[in-house]
Amino acid sequence: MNNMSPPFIRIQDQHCAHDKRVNCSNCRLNTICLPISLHIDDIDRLNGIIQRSKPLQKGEYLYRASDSFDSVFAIRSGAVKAVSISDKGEEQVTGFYLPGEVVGMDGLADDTYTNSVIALETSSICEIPFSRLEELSLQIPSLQRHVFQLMSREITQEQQVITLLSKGSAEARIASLLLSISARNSRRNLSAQEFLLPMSRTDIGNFLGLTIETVSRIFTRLQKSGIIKVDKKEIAITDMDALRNITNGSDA
Amino acid sequence: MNNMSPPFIRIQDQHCAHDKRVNCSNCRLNTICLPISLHIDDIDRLNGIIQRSKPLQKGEYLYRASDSFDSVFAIRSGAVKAVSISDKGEEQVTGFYLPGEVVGMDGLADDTYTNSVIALETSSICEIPFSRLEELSLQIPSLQRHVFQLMSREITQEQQVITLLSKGSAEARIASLLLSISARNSRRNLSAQEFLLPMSRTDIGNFLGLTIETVSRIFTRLQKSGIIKVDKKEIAITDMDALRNITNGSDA
DNA sequence: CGCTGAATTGACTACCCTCAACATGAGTGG
DNA sequence: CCACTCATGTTGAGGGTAGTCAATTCAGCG
Repeated sequence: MNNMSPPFIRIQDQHCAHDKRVNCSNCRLNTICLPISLHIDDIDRLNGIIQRSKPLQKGEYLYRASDSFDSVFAIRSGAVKAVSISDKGEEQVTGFYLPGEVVGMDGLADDTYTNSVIALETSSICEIPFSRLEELSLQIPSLQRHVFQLMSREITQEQQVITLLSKGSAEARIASLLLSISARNSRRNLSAQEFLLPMSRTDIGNFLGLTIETVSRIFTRLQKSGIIKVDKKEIAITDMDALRNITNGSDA
Repeated sequence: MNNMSPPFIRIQDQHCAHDKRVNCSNCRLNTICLPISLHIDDIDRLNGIIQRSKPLQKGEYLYRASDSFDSVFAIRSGAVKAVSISDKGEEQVTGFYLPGEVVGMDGLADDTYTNSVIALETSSICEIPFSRLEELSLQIPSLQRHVFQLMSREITQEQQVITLLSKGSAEARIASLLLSISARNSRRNLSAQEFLLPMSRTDIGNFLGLTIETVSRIFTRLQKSGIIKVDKKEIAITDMDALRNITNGSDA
């Protein structure tokens, strides 16, 4: 327990997640990531199977659809998008994954990834070989449960997206996405009001089933209403309640 | 093992899945349901934890959102829909579940169901207490994997729905739903061409993000094009390829 | 400096929603 | 047996939201 006042702390020891010496025990994200509420010993065992490689640059693939499934991946820093390719050859963004979140569980069903995952910015990733995770889950009941819960959470979140796409107006879709990112930021003790969007307008539109023109128009409209401030990828939510009202349908 | 050649077999012993003596070993669905590819002994152990209760009547709830999570459920006969209630109070159908499929995994994330599940017609259900399933999964590695895969499949299927809602026209949405039901029927060795829709137009529209008027119009339009025949809930697909083309975008 | 890709803004269009009338069938009670 | 209601589904007319097409701006970069 000597992590209090160590003699020399370089900035990257605190902030740069690319450091190979990072492990689950000292990771800032261990309260929201896979290790959540595991015992210390079990965290070490989990840490033992995790592989950390050099960071992904923007645009690089973490894996591709139809690659054989080996691992799930925890985002340590940066951000990625998951995209699936339709029969028609069109890309569909199926989700964005931020630090502390786990991606790759789509591959388990048929031992083949159904999505490709692409870095939206320079991103450090923890690779978790799934066969090892399975073995460990047999030995650590609470880990098994964590994995179940992780997948269940993915299911419920996707159901929320389905609801959004099925019922929500363009404004509601954008508002929901902003609130989602805001909430996920505050989980990491970042500002819920101000943040940088890691993804392009194209990605947002693709994910939400809107054209980029519509995305752009909605952003300016929300800004003119005084609900948010937009400057490129910088977002500042100035009226959180108004934004929430939009997601619930303006006539609520 | 005296379940071979019993002296009297009434019709419902063969067809009526409500019979309490049904078990996983003799269930017609055991090649597509949870027991898939388990060893015989393990199937018996799985069967040992499954509870079968009297069938649900149309409109009855299997469970309700915010009920505490105890079990997942395999549909043995009939059909159910899962619906979530938005903040606004509106229902959103998040999925339909047919025989051999498992519902309830949304509840695991927070130990509370996020959806309500309602019978679309008289349905027999196998209840699988999740704590028992967890224990058993620790002992039977292939079962653990099955449960992981089951949840993964739910994830990938929902991603397909997201793609559909994000990109698909009203026609494409209806076509995809019909093809999905067709494929799931043929997995159960039922006709892929002719079947009964278990759900109402309202449910279809709700699920697909369309009004019931649009659903109705699309059905008649597809019928006039000679692609399907519709009579109430009876569907006959007469041109499977044309239907597939619609899902891929008509300009493919 | 011009090039490229991303984003913004405008004008027009189309698809689907809204509102409304009508049809059909099941269940109920006279 | 028929009239009644109610739920469900079909069809039509008109309007609104978001898509399409196009021009412009801007930042990054060789």
